[in-house]
Amino acid sequence: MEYSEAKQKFIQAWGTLGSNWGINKAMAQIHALLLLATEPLSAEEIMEELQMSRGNVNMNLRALMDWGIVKKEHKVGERKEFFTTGKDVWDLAKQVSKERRRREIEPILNVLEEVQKVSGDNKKEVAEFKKVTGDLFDFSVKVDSMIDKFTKSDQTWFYKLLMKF
Amino acid sequence: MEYSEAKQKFIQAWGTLGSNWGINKAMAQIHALLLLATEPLSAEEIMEELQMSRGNVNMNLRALMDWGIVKKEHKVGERKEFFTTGKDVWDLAKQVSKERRRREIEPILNVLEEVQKVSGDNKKEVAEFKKVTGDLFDFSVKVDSMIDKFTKSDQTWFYKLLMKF
DNA sequence: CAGTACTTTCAAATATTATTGAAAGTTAAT
DNA sequence: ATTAACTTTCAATAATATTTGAAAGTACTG
Repeated sequence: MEYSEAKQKFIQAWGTLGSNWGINKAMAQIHALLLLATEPLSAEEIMEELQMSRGNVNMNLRALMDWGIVKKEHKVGERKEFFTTGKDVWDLAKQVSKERRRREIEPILNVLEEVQKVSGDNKKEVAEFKKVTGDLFDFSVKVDSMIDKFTKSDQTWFYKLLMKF
Repeated sequence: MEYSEAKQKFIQAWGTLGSNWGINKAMAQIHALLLLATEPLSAEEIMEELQMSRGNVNMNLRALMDWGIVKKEHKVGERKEFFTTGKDVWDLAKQVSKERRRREIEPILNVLEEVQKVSGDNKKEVAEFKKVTGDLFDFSVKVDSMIDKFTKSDQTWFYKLLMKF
């Protein structure tokens, strides 16, 4: 397989995977491109390679920086900005987990906690409600703590985890 | 807090969480409603409670059945169909993990494996490409095997896992 | 078999989300 | 202070995804 074909295929697949996971396609594709790059890329180069508008590239680069997975760089003597992403898959997974935890698990924990305050245990529906939301809360707390451990761990942690079974 | 308010809040939140995870809002809300129900619900009742069209309820119920998390039931003497969902959070998590593994991890593994066949190791870009996609592949295989273990485990597995740290 | 009580389908309408591109903003050099 | 090189913003547009509702399909009942 030709390099250019493989590259396209990978960028495409990464974009699709991203969409499945609530990350927009352009964002995932820019990230894929940076993952493959052997040196920092400018917005211009990204526009060119992915055939995207300047605005789109700019917005998604900012989103990637918000997620903490892309960094700006400056080259000496160059005025424009260049972008890079870390190549360590473990770091990437940790960073993404950390952000999703903050953005998604925390809000649901808050809701689950709040709705537990419902009144009227005597009614069958309310009892069921408390049971279900309580179970979900307990589960979410456990997932949350697991992710927390993961994001603070090193690579070997996960290996060890797998060994255990 | 009133029961009806808490219920609304929970259904709403579950819908939002679903959207974040690539599950459409209606599907997640129907699931939430079934989670709270103390007895099987008919399509009619779901339409009524969630203010959704018949077609939408029908399609999303089918999707939930495809995911293996909602079941049809028949009441004696009743002609229409009723629906239920399991109330065990662990089973639910396992089922969802299993389906997402099949639908999402497997395809990406295939792509990563395929693009590894790129030719021309001598070039810097190709070397980088192989390294990055190879690392992603290794990582994905590990995640895959972890999920596989999870979906085959019982509740205590996760507890034990948490204890280890 | 005809009628009734339901479920399913799907093309069209609506809502949501992503993308563009041109104008406004910023910064650095002269 | 002006210009040039670049970045950011955002209203308009395009693309995508969801929802509707009415018609078609199915199957039970008498």
